Amino acid sequence: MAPSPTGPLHIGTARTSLYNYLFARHVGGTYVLRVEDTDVARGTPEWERDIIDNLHWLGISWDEGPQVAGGEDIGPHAPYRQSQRMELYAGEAARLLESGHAYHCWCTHEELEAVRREQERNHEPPRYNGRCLRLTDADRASFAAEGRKVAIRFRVPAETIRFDDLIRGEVEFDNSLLGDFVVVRGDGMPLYHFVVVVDDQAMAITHVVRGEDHLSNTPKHIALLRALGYREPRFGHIPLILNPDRSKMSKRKEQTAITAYREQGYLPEAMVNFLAFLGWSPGTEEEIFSIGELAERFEIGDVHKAGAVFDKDRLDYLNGVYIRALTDAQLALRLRPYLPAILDDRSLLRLAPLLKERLVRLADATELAAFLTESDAQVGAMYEADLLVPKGRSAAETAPALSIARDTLAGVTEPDFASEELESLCRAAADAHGWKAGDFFRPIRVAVTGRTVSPPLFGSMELLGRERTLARIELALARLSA
RNA sequence: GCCGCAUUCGUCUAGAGGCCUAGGACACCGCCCUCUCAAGGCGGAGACCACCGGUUCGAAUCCGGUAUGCGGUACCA
Repeated sequence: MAPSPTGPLHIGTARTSLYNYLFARHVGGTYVLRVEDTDVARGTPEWERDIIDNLHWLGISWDEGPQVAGGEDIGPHAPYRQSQRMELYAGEAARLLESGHAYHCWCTHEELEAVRREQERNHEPPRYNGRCLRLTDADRASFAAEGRKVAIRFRVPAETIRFDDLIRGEVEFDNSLLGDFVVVRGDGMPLYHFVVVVDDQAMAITHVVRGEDHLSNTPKHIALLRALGYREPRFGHIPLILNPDRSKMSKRKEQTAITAYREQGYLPEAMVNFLAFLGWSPGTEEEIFSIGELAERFEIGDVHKAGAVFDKDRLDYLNGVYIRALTDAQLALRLRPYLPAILDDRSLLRLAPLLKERLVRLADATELAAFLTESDAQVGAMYEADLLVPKGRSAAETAPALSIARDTLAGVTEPDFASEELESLCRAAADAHGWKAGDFFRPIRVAVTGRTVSPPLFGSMELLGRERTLARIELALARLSA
């Protein structure tokens, strides 16, 4: 896998990494991570950190490459950052030049732009016109005297390139349709199509699994690698992840940074399961898999050929499944970052089972548990008095019911102020006064949590404690009679 | 424009000539359960397998063409 640190880890890159990982693990191969940081204008070390950290977070590990952002490269082919391999590229570019497979190009951006416009006007394919291929020594000398920067262009052989894609099967391209492309920029910086081929050879890469957007680039890579006398790896192109309108997934239309999902409390296990099934399926009706189980089952040849729309509803569903599968202790631990520090570990452990079935994302816990740390006054200010009144009842009926509830609860002293005890007493009270339990509980819920939707009432009251519970009901009573 | 890839319920997919009057999951709708919300259970609706033609006794599955979508076509990756 060879991400470019020009942005945070993208959903699509994450899935490509996952497929690479699953493929390598499944066949017992070596998984290499290489950082493609040749785009100095856009790349930054912070993005590299984001990519590596989030790959680790997903549970994806690699055998060679930088294991930690900014850390040491591990593996027999180090370094694994392209910015540190410049001598290699320079040497290989020189070889290309010597063998006549490449030539110097003195064209300026303006000249290139003019040619392109001309071609567009004549409805010709926009490609390099080969001017610098036919330069005289005098031309070269005068360009040099002008102080022009010189780029290196690969001379693309006019031939048909055929390869057997791991996912798509036989694919064929006519390279005579390609223009000669630049391999080293005027400022000496080697370009993607070139370095990727040089590094694949240097790092003994046998299988290249990448996004479908590279399918059309592959004939360039093959031409280049043949000119350099390299052995040809197998290529596999996985389909793109799409926006709901079926265009290539972009941050304009969808949240694409893995970090963003991580922050909202999607579990890495759910993310991996979800991503794996975006374009692949084990062919059975099972759908919950750990990353290890996926590696066992994953066949690169079974990857679907068409693009897949990112279906957030399904991710949400899967995340819920994974959250519910957590033990209370595990959930409490994962909930820590989303809840106020004043809630101690013991409270979290007691809170976990109340929230477990209600969480789509861990971050949802913040709102669901807010009533625990809000002040009594804050909670009291959250609702209008009529919110206390159940449907079909009046405020005049609700006030006495709530005061019965208050008296009932007040009768329980602290060590016994626990969920089951409270529930049975309240149910009995409701019954005794001719109220349906649900209606009777409504004003209590609103009084105690400030909301009509809350975690289970009696567990909530237990966590809140006797004093605060009663204070809040008292407040509600005052609101009702006002 | 040119080149390439793709096309099964709204979405992710199963399907590799008869097992398909096309299966599952998410989402949606209804019912049940129920202290709210969820979760769970049961059920429903939803795909003329893009279209046209061919091969075959028989095609979602094989072959052509068309359409549509996407990708590539940079001194970005």
